[in-house]
Amino acid sequence: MERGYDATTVNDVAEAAGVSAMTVYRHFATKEDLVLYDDFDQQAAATVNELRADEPLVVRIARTLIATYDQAIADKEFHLARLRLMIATEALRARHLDSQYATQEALVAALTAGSEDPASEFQARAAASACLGVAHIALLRWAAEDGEPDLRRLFEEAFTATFGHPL
Amino acid sequence: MERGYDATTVNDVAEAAGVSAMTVYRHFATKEDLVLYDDFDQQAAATVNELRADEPLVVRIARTLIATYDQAIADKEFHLARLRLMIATEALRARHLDSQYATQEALVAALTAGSEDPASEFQARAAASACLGVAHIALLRWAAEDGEPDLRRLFEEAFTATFGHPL
DNA sequence: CTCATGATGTTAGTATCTATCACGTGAACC
DNA sequence: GGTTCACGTGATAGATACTAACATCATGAG
Repeated sequence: MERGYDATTVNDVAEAAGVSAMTVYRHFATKEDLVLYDDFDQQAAATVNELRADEPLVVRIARTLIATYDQAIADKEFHLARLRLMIATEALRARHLDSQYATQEALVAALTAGSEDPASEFQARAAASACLGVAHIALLRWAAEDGEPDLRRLFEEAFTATFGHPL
Repeated sequence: MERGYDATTVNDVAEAAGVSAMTVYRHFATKEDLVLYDDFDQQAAATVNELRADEPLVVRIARTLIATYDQAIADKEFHLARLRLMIATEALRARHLDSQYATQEALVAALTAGSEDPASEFQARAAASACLGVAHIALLRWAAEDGEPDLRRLFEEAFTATFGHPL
């Protein structure tokens, strides 16, 4: 937060942690993982199947993401700082988007468990991708406004505007 | 395509091109740009305002993306190979998603030009993000099936499943 | 107490990317 | 026709992320 991501070397991190750089790489595959590690995708996958299955896919996925975000941002200041870092740093932004891809796949796997229908898997993937896109926009706005608005309301506003019906 | 992205060094590329590695870096900011360069975002931004404005945002954006893809994949074999490389390589995947982010911003800028309303900008951003997510899924499926299905039909199927109404 | 196992350190190396200075070619201008 | 200037290119040195291989140390089981 003080010096920015690029200006902080892995050696700096290792020194601050009192270990060698090699030890850092043993615990984190890449420098980006130092910032980006979370178990968001596992949480989301665990949540999505607890919901009633009689609502549209996008609604179920959206509810899942809201619930998961609510848990994730319990430590608000930390997650705000992390988001700011991610937004400001190209490498982190790109990797974060790729981790959203992992979340998407976890959601799809949970939603289509047991079924082998490629068409429904395709549709679940599209719905998850769209919802994650909307959720991402809400998160960015939340960070841009310093965490002041209610994240859930931002998400609902974005969802309603995109899908044409309330969540 | 022969050796994979990671196994091909910038020096290899420079040698094949008959120039020094330094010259490669003068023309492409990063190794990823050697693969990912395109003017997709500019094309999309130029197209989105040619459409009638009386349809929902997501429909206008979706039509824009379809039109832009149709142009972009004119050289089908090339774009298939490029997509396969992008899907298989984590660094390329991540960067490509970040470039989608650039496309999204270009779309939002074109759609909200002149207006200064932060709420409508927020909604345009959400709609663009959702549509790009859906489009990305269609593209991945298209590549997975070796470009055999019609990309437009894949996109329409994903769109209809996600938004609950046909394009 | 011994020893095996796992975590850590050291060293050497590769690859991406940057900064800096030098060189050569071609075009504009006198 | 000659000079100069801009620009593309090259060579070198260097920072940093990451990997591989081997050495070392601590901890806990037997």
